[in-house]
Amino acid sequence: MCERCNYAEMLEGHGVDPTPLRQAVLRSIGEESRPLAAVEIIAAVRDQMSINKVTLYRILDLLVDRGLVKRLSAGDRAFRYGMGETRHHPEHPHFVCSQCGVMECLEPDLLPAGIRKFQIKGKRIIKHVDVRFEGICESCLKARM
Amino acid sequence: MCERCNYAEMLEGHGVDPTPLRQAVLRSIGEESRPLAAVEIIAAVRDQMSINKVTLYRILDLLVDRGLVKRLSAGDRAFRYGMGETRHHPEHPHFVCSQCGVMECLEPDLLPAGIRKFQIKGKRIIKHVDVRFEGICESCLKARM
DNA sequence: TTGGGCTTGCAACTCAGTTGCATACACATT
DNA sequence: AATGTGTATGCAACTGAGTTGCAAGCCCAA
Repeated sequence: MCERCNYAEMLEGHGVDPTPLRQAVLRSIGEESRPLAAVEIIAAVRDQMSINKVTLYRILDLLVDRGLVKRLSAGDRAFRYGMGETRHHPEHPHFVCSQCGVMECLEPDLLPAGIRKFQIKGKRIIKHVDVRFEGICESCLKARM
Repeated sequence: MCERCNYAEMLEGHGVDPTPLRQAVLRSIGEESRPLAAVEIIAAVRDQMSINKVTLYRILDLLVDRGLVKRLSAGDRAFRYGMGETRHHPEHPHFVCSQCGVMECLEPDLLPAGIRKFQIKGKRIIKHVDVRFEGICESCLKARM
């Protein structure tokens, strides 16, 4: 997402030892404009260094736990991992192509106004809201013609 | 959801042969106020008759395909299955408890006004929008005290 | 009664992620 | 240098949810 991010600094700022693998995982996620599945992250990291899938999942757990990364559900059985919220990356809804399964980020203003102002509703506590649009992505549309 | 539903009729109305297992699956889903995971449906059906899990998944695929049932993602790795939209069951958002994982249906008016009026945005076609609230459910809240 | 099509069952498989345990490396203490 | 403690990583095996391949049972038509 942002070329100028210093991933080592981000990790340290969240109390995480910036090992090469953790930097590579966070960079792979941060340099993409869309949330990635674990299999895509592992492929991206392996372009540069070797990593075991268990290590990847443990790094992802850690980053999600620290809020650096967000675990997103795409409506299929594999989670997607995208950058957590910061000044440069405000909350936004996502789009999932029901044909090819790709997940894309949408503009934050597509989040219906006021949707963040949910309160205790009845006797539940509501903490987050997740808005996911589904349809056909641009490249699948092109491929149909 | 509704005691007065005639599940055999609903199946026939959607061009599906109303076998005992299909009726039992649809009834299990229809009589609950919240969407169920496959493991809960299989348990409910097995209170009355024997069913194999492959058969259950095939029936669920069929019912989802015919629009009688909606496949919902709860943010974990197991889908939930709830009744499809009808006059009695209008579209509504869902709530997922991040502690116990239960999924509940929320009031339709919690769907932000106008969220259904999404259009072709950029070069994508958007067909559906899925709104999922997350937090702590009533019974988990009680258990904390 | 033969054949085709639908429904169900069983075993084995897939896929994404997890667990248990071992190894490796870093840094501190003796 | 030797030892210990903690964290990071790897490998093999496992889990849970769902899928595939194939066979058996059943019904109705020709």
